[in-house]
Amino acid sequence: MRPSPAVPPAPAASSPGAARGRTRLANNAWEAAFTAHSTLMRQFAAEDVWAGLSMREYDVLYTLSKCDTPQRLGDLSGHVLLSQPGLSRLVDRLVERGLVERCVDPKDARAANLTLTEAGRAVQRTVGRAHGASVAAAMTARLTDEELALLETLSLKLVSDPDSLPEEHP
Amino acid sequence: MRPSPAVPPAPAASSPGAARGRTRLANNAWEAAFTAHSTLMRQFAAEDVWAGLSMREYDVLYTLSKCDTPQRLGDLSGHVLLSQPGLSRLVDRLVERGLVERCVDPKDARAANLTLTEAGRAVQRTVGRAHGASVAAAMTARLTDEELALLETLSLKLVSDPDSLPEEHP
DNA sequence: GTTAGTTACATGCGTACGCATATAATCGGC
DNA sequence: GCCGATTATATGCGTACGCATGTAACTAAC
Repeated sequence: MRPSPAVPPAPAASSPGAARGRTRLANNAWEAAFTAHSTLMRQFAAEDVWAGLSMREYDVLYTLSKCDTPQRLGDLSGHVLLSQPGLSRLVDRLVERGLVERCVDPKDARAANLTLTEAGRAVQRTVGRAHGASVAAAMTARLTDEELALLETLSLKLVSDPDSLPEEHP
Repeated sequence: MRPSPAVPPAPAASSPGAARGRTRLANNAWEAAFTAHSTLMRQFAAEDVWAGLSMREYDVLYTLSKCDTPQRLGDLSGHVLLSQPGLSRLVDRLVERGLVERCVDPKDARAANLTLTEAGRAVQRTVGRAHGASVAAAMTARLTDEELALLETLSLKLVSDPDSLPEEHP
């Protein structure tokens, strides 16, 4: 569903003629992927594993947990679907809860340099294990190993970065 | 990425032993799909095609445009990633903007029965065409026809409904 | 060294959202 | 036909978000 395809039945005319089907193919794929994402997100959000965190907040903890070096706000903003001010305040809340620390970078006093506290790391691990189990249950219930691997490959390829977007007709 | 996998390196022990890899496979697939979704959503949201609508608002217009019969709030709520009160107020805004009409159902006076106005249908078509073009551009730039079809198939299968969730070990 | 320009983050303000709850209509049993 | 239970939607309230803008720190040209 949703912010998805929406190319109506197509007025038939215009364009190379054969590209029509390709456009529909792309939109159908996006709508299906979008719907799947929505459905799973709703399902995961309903799980009682979040320890009072929103999924976005957990997302930040998870991202930090994967980085061994301190991250700046700007680094995280590329990974989280949230505006810069939104992310700034989200981190505020995590700091207030004692899950994240804001350290000052001696090289650049415009600050940031975020690190998980021990408590933050513990919470991430706990929530991560439970959420990971939910994810695995949902995904393996319907897809085979080959399909899972294929989905990963397609998803990675879909947002790979071959110098931004290639031309329409190179 | 994000509200995604997070199953850490795995403590090795426990479980059938072979299911470990399957769990990781599932979590990797989800994380990749999640990241792709995030990236594309950000990209689509940045496009200047929304005519002052949020993507969720467009989503509702799109969903309504696909239904020939009037829809109730409850029908829509299954399709949009939004709480029932949130959807109620979102529809309020669309009604205020003259894009949607709330008619009373003679069979059930608890109301709803939402329809697109002519203006609403026009806006949906305009936005839909432009958004659909963006979607097609982004998707076809990186995936072949076969891959697009495959992605659609996998996405549909991922949320197919074989009587809810099967057992862990049937 | 001073200053224009840029980068990194924070804050004010209005809006949208989720949760809990209220209201209103239909349904079932009697 | 009346009353509790259920369904469908709306509202109060507190929180989170995005946009525009502010503030502080770094960079560079002179």
